[in-house]
Amino acid sequence: MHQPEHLKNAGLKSTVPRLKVLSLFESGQERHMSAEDVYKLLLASGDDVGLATVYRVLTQFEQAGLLVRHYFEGGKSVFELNQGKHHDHIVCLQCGRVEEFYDTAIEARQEKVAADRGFSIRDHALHIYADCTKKQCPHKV
Amino acid sequence: MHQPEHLKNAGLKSTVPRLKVLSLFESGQERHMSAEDVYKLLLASGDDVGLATVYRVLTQFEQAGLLVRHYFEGGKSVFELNQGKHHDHIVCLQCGRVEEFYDTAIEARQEKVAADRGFSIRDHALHIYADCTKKQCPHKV
DNA sequence: ATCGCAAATGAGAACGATTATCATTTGCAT
DNA sequence: ATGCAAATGATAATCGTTCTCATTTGCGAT
Ligand SMILES: [Mn+2]
Ligand SMILES: [Mn+2]
Ligand SMILES: [Zn+2]
Ligand SMILES: [Zn+2]
Repeated sequence: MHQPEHLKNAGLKSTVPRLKVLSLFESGQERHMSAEDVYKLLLASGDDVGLATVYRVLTQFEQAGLLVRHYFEGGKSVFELNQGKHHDHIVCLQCGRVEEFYDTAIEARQEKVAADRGFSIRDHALHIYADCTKKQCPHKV
Repeated sequence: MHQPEHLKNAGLKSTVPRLKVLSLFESGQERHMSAEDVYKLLLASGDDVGLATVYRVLTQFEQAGLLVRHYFEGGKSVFELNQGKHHDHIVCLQCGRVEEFYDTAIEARQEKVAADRGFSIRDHALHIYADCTKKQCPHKV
């Protein structure tokens, strides 16, 4: 096991709830999860962690740089493991599937747009909402 | 006055609250406003409209295509007059100022990214969060 | 102008996501 | 094993938004 190290390095002491949340993300079974998603998946697997703790831990992990938070439409934040490389998202309006992409041209153009207007970019979010045209889309999971 | 026509054309009957909300947006004093912003500005100008009505009217105007809704970070939706041409936003993290832009290259690249992955775009939102480097930024209004 | 009535309004309750409170438990350095 | 700051979890509180429902209003037909 190496999770305890991750937490230590992040300056967080290694507690049971934190280890459970972290390994859920590291399990890879679901890459983008809301607090509610995490809470329910943990309950389902027999590990019960308080909902308040889930929220707290997700925020701490975000601050520690272990997770990245996204604000998609629909109100609830979604988290994913921080794998170091920035990327943007396409969300399927039919099935909710989230696909990741990174486009150098778009990234470069954003810098130019900002610079031209006297801004220095801190962060950005590009969310494309679309319909899968492929059969892989279960249209309403 | 031409607001009543706008409402008629949108299939909405011309009521006092709807006219007040519409003319607030048309006054141009503030381009991007949340429901709370609208509610408070109307109260401040002596026109009292119920908060529930403000929410209802904003949603109806959005559906009618009179307003466009944006989901910036921070939870609350923001509305602006629909001037027909799509654009994206740069938000200053210091003063909250919102600047608009439209970049053909970015728009085109998004289409390509989506098409390459078998998606057909319905909508998208590109939010750049940045700091104004110019003096015009009041750094905390 | 008056009527009639469906549509709209507004006060307040309800809601869903998130945060705050605080008594109890736990990790961990000694 | 002990002590204690830090973390947890049940619950209350908060925030933005939507719902409910009794009252009011816009407006087409008289
Ligand atoms: Mn992602
Ligand atoms: Mn705008
Ligand atoms: Zn799909
Ligand atoms: Zn600024």
